[in-house]
Amino acid sequence: MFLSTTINGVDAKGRVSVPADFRSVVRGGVFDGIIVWPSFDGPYLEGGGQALLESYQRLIEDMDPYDEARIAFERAIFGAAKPLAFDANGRVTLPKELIDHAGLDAKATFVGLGSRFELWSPDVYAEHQASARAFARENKRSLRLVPRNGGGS
Amino acid sequence: MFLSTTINGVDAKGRVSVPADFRSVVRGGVFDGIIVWPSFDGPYLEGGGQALLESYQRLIEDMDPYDEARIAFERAIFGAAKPLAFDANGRVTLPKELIDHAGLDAKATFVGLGSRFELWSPDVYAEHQASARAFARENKRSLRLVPRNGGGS
DNA sequence: TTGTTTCCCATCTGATCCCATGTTATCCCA
DNA sequence: TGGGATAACATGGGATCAGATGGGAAACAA
Repeated sequence: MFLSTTINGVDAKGRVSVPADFRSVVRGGVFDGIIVWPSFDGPYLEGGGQALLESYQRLIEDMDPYDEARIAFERAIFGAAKPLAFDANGRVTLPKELIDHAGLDAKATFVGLGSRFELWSPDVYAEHQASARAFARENKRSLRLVPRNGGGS
Repeated sequence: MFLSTTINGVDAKGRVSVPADFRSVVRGGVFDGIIVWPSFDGPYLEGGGQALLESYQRLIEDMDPYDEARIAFERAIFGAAKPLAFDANGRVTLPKELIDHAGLDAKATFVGLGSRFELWSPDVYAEHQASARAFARENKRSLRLVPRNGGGS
């Protein structure tokens, strides 16, 4: 499970250390690294291990082949996703287009969200985090109101 | 079950002994430790074992993937949750941001709440207890109505 | 060649591990 | 039932190690 928030440095080469906790989540798969793509919902990146992408693929395969939404998701996620391999020290090199999308400068914020994580510019994230906490506080009851409908699916 | 209230010391390194009763609750899982995050509802911390977080994850996964409330909860809980492993003596090290959020100094109050627990600064907790008792006294008539509305689960 | 990317090594900081010690609760036996 | 022995728990400090980071050399592409 990806948990917690970590701010790590991005050097001049675009390298950033992936938090050790996150590395241990994806370790063991065939691809030793993470897969990252620009969010279509805001100026941040989304990422996860290969298993996450495979679960997305299963979801999308259930949609009609020429469903507009399916094509849009395929392009937005698979088309833009970059596999980033770890180097010997657990770092990855972020391509320029990802750095630009998230507006990253010298620092990057990793946000663990359970099955996936996000990558933000630290100051941009600070704003969003404050509003997320406020929203969660105002809607805290709704977390209880969603008791399982039957578990699966 | 997390039960009872315990005050333990927080040393200069941010280490605090987790009450032995609490340790035995989470022992046996894959992760030998507790997971703690800042409450978005006040100056205290919430915590539990990995099983608690997984139950939260199941609740959240029943919401729509891009539901605003879902993302807010994910960021407010998973994004802020820190896995804290026990050392050989049953202590965990609290990161600075958690210490700051709860205003912890030399002591911390563990409050067992069944499936989860809370961590307070002892004096803040005493104050909170006092005002909670006062509130209950002033509203004792309406307390009867609460079970009808919110008693669910 | 020139610029870019990948790989490797060095360093520093902070977290984790380990050992020692005090204190309290529990157990056992007189 | 009381007192002493013992074990469990809580705490403090120092040493060790892993993680994060910076720079440079080598491989590669243009």
